[in-house]
Amino acid sequence: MAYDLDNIFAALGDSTRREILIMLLEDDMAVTDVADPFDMSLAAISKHLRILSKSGLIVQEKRGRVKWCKLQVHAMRDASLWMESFGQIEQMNLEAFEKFLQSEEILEK
Amino acid sequence: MAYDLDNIFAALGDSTRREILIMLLEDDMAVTDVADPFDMSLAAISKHLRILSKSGLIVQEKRGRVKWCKLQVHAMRDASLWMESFGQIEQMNLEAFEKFLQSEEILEK
DNA sequence: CCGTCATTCAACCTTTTGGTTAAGTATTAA
DNA sequence: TTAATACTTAACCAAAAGGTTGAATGACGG
Repeated sequence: MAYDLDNIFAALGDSTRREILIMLLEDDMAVTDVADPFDMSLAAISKHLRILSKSGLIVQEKRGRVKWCKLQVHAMRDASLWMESFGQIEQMNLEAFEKFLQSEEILEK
Repeated sequence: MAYDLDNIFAALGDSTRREILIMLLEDDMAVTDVADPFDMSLAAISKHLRILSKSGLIVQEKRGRVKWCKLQVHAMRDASLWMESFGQIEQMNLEAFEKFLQSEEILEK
């Protein structure tokens, strides 16, 4: 349950993998079906799925000979949170700054 | 003026670059000052800054012999927006955010 | 049991990434 | 004018990324 932003962002930095995530938004899928729309070998897609698994963006569960891929939103939420923090910190700084200015005014007068 | 997600996410997928972004949150910085806390050559940092520039996450402006680095939040917002398309990102919870930042500090440093 | 389907593994290749050092280019200060 | 400062560029390197093909594993259907 470690925040591994390196792996999450790196995983998202490839358009094939982002497309896969969008596909999985609709429903869980078998590896073969994930690979189908791509002009790429099954082995390559298998590697992409491994990277997505390692990052925590998906989980894979084997039932029989089929390995199901399932979207996992927690990892993405961590990344999103990290990004949102930029806008947020600016706001907090501004508020603190304004309070500071107000207290300064009081002291000056 | 669409930034490309490949470059943005790839840029974010390196902890050195994320640290740089966090540093720039406080204020604009010269390249030398950005490089200072890192155990890495100036040339390496220069490359990281180039990648951040290319992704649109920062802009660099040369004044005299100093090249100033300035955070640019729009690119990150694009990436964040992509994530929100999953519909899974909840409204910002400030408590969760603070906890997250604390764990980030431990992990990043 | 045999062939097929679902998937991974292994070996290989090329390009990119992330770092190094050393030299090069401006700009400023003495 | 000369020397220091603030960078970038070039050449290099090792490792990782992203792809290939072909063989291997393991589960199902007949």
